[in-house]
Amino acid sequence: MKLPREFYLRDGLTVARELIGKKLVTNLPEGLTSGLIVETEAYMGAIDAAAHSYRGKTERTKIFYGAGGFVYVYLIYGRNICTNVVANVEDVPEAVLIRALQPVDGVELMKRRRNKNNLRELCSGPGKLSQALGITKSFYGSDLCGEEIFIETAETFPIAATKRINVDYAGEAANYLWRFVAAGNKFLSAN
DNA sequence: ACCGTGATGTTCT
DNA sequence: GAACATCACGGTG
Repeated sequence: MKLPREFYLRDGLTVARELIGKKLVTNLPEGLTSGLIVETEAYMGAIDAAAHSYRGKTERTKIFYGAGGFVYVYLIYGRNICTNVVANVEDVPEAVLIRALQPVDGVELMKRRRNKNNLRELCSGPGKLSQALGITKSFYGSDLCGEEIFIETAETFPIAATKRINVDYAGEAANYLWRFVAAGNKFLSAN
């Protein structure tokens, strides 16, 4: 079952935790690809020095301020796309970074897009999974309640919370346990 | 297996 | 002009 709008309208930490075990799907002209979400991070707007929305609304972050259930993508280090799910209601700028997937559908297409054969190298990082699912900058603002990209109910995994990855610049916020993982899953970007 | 480093293009100051 | 929610590759052990 495809997740309804209401799923995304809750606070970012709840959405980040509950996305673990759900299935992220893209259905593009090239084919359908999907994977189970096994790693997420919550970014919590005004109270979170690590969040892009911490310093207010800009051209890049305006989608954060809309209603939940839309896609926020951005280019990082000039090479990689990161895929995020906007959470909470309008004017509460929270989002969830999808950091790793366990590949399910369209594995051959993912291998082609990634130019890798090892299953573990397809979706074990935010840039990797974006490439594997064919997610580009043009997905900025896409509706997760549409047909091109969406999330479905799938499995239930035991969940662990850890510090977020690569947010050392954020001071105290770097210590918050706002990364959620499917405990022990072998497709994580890191343990 | 682990570690160090360079690539590369937006965004924001 | 610096910083950046990363990745791939080459070195070493």
